[in-house]
Amino acid sequence: MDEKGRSLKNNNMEDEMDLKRGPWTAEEDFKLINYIATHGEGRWNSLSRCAGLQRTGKSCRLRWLNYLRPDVRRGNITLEEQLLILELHSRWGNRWSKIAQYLPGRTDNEIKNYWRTRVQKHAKQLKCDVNSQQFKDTMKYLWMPRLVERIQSASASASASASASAAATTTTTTGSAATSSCITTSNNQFMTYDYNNSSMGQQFGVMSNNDYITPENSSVAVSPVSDLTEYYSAPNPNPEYYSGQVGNSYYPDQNLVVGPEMLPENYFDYSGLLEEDFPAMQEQSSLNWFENINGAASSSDSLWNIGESDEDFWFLQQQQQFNNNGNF
DNA sequence: AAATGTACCAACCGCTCGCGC
DNA sequence: TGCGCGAGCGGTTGGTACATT
Repeated sequence: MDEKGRSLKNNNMEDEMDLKRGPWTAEEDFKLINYIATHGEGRWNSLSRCAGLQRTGKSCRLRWLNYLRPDVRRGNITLEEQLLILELHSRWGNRWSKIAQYLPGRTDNEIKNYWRTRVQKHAKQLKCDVNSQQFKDTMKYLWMPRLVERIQSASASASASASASAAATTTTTTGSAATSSCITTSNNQFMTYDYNNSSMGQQFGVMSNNDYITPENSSVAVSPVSDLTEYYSAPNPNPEYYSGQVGNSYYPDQNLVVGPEMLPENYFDYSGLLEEDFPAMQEQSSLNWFENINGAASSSDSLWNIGESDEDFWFLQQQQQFNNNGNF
């Protein structure tokens, strides 16, 4: 039996059972949350049965990973996240889960949706294929530098009003040979963007306290950061959840709103689970650099809201010129 | 106010991979 | 070695909210 045959067999087995589909109810969510809080995740098919859910294991897994997990991050994709998605996608393509590993709290589904609804839409507007070299160049030489500028300006205005507690330091060097930027956060994370080489990921990583970038090992100037551990926000990348902003769920079919106060007491208690149950969180916590920048760069400020100001009009002109000539 | 279009996103589907037997 | 199964990934769909005409 080939892979397709096996798959069909599995699906037929699922079809034979009287399994529920469609939107989840509050009751189902509670069952799933309660069960996982007690027993942990994994073995989704048996989990579904044991939890008394008339759902496929797949459905339970998806519901948990994409919606119910406490570290799921909601809200708009920030400028920093957009930049990271563009960069990582240019490197890995549609490897959504891999990209999601570098965006704490974001799911592969969310990133995929973002890409399809926003990025592909703009490729369509530019009348070019999202995988074409033209579109890739447009991203590389126009949108990504533009994003960096906006992150910087947002960061600068924020640090002006809260200089002492500034969580991110942005330094830009401009020279005849290279123009690059470095967004440095106070939790040892840094991200650089080289306008000429268009390479952010190559220099994206975690710094130790003594591991400052020097002129010898980088063309990018980086400000040393004092007491880098002070603002470290790991392990939970989603503080909003604990403050109750994210825990509210609406079930339209029941006209019911569920807040975090209605969740089981041990919803956030993973004491019964092993650390390796959350490898992604472990890794992501060390890459949680943009959490601190978010205070500076508004999440509602989108790259795609171009065309609303004189500056954006200039940007569109440049973009049109690029599209016509293929260069600047 | 109603009709239509658009954007968003949760959920599903098909497929593949990896592991244990 | 091949099979069965659980798990995960990427593509797609359908429902809903919001915007526009």
